[in-house]
Amino acid sequence: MRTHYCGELRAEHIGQTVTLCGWVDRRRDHGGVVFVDLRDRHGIAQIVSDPERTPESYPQADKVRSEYVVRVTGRVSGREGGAVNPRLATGEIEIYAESIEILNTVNKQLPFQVSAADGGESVKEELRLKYRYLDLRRERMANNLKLRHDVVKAIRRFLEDQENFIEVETPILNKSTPEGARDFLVPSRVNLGEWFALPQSPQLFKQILMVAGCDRYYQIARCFRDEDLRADRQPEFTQLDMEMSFMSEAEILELNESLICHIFKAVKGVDLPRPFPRLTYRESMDRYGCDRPDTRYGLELVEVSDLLADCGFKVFSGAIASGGSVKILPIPNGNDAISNVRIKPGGDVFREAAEAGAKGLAYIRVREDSEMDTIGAIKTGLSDSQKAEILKRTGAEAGTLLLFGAADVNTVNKSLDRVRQFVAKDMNLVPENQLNFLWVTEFPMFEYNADDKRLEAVHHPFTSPNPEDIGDLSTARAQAYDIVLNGTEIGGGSLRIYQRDVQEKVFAAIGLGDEEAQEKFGFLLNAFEYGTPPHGGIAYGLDRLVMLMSGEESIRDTIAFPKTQQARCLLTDAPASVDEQQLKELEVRSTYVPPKVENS
RNA sequence: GGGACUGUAGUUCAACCGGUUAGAGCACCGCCCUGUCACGGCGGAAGUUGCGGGUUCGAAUCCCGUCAGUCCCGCCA
Repeated sequence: MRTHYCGELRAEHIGQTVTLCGWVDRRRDHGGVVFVDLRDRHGIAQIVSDPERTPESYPQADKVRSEYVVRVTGRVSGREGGAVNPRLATGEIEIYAESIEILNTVNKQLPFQVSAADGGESVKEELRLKYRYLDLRRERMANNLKLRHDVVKAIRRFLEDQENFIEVETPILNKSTPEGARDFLVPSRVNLGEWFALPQSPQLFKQILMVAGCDRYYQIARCFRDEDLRADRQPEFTQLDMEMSFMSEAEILELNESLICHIFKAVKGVDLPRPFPRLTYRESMDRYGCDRPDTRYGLELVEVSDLLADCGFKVFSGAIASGGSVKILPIPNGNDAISNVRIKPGGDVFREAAEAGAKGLAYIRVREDSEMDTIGAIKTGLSDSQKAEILKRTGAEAGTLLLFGAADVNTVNKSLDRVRQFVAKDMNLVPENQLNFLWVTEFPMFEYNADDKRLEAVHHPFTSPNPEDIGDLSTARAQAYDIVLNGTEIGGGSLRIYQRDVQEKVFAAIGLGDEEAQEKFGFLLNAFEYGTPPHGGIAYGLDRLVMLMSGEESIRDTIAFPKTQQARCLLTDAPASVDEQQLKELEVRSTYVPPKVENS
């Protein structure tokens, strides 16, 4: 049907007769000569219908409109001098159309313009999602889909061809498991009254594959979690899921660095510096107040709890006395950049801290000669030696603004982390085009859930505790790691428990009784009785990784057919009601009562 | 479950403090134009101001409710 793609034609094709198929990107009619920009997945080529050279194509060239589907046959011709378009990859040539065949027309007015030539006018996302087929035709989205494909292709080449991984598909129809996110449920018709759950991840199956001697497994796996949506969260999303046997944590991190480097080299042509920096969870929380720090800029936090425990400023000493802490976010040149109004209630910097639970933001402005400009209570409450030590620890120079967080440790970290990120953006401290990967290791095994009054697994309950900490699991570090890119977690994993007795201890620590553990995970525990190799793995959020690589701000722009924040598909209008008969067959009845709409 | 923002022509936006017939760019339609590439010129059509109610002499504008989309908190092992 065609001989070439529009976008691949170059000067070397001059003289050839080619047949192209594609969409009309744009048409320029000069009353005689007509230009048609023809677009396919690979780019745009200019078609010319010239009354002197190709009069036979004029009637059709006159009829075509934007987004018509046409087939063009003609001779590739070089453009002369000023006719060359340097902004087009095919700008040195054009095709004199001997025939233009209209394969299909557009019968309605387009809801938005597909052509990238129309300037970057933003189209409402609601409209883009409803007409997703037109949206995906646009250059930006077509590029995103291609990038995603390139990433997956690079992953497969590396894991399969270089590292001996095999891809194994695991069930979508699964069993509901405790902990974790809310499950999507699927009723079983054959087993009435029983339900499948869609997988939140292939976790258990990949571990069983290790027991099965698979050695190295990966899967581009769809995962489902019935939780509320965000810019970076969809109810169904894709993981690169990996698991491997007989590898230490260090070896797993090493292999994954190679994988990431391979992806960026293959897709972006970028050589990433190795090894990636590694931070323990403890260190990350101390220095950045979060477990996925953006290290493209400084603004590291400084601990001063020990220093200010008995100072005269009650906000500080009080916070420490009740088990909390005081930390400082030093902002070089912050004195000029951030006014007092912005730090006080009503200000934007204050709001960031307040939304994380902070009551306020104490501050010190460091002036010339180490003079400190601050509120009276702090001036009089701190001794000269305390002031001197603050300057020393923060390395503050004239012009530096010191922002204080004083509360329980979590609130201090959370609020200063937010302020840190906010200020970095505000002061333009985030370098573009920099890729800062890092590993965060030694996550805690558990954290206390105050609502349920019990410990919860930070990663998941199959994560192996650090052997050194096995004596007291409640405070144990896990052999778990996250990989972070520019402040976004793109993947996480762990070494797994492969001994039944350790697994039972961990279940006990999170309050999962023997009976329930047997009922929910008996198949895994049983498998552990039959020769389980030491193993571990990792899972990457593919949508997120592609989002960062494409510069998009939502994973919806990396997914061909995403859901809205209300978890609806605007293209198909899913979800939708079903026939009564379908429910009957499943012995399912809805108890849902639609809310009464007033004023109707 | 909660907070915030948005909704006006096909589309992107405008319309001051509530005051004539709700405007503009692009798209669309018609005519003209033989080298453009965001072609150009002239003309035209196009509106339930998301929906429902209220206040008012008068509502795109103010109030209440509702729907949809987006961002965030909760939630997401």
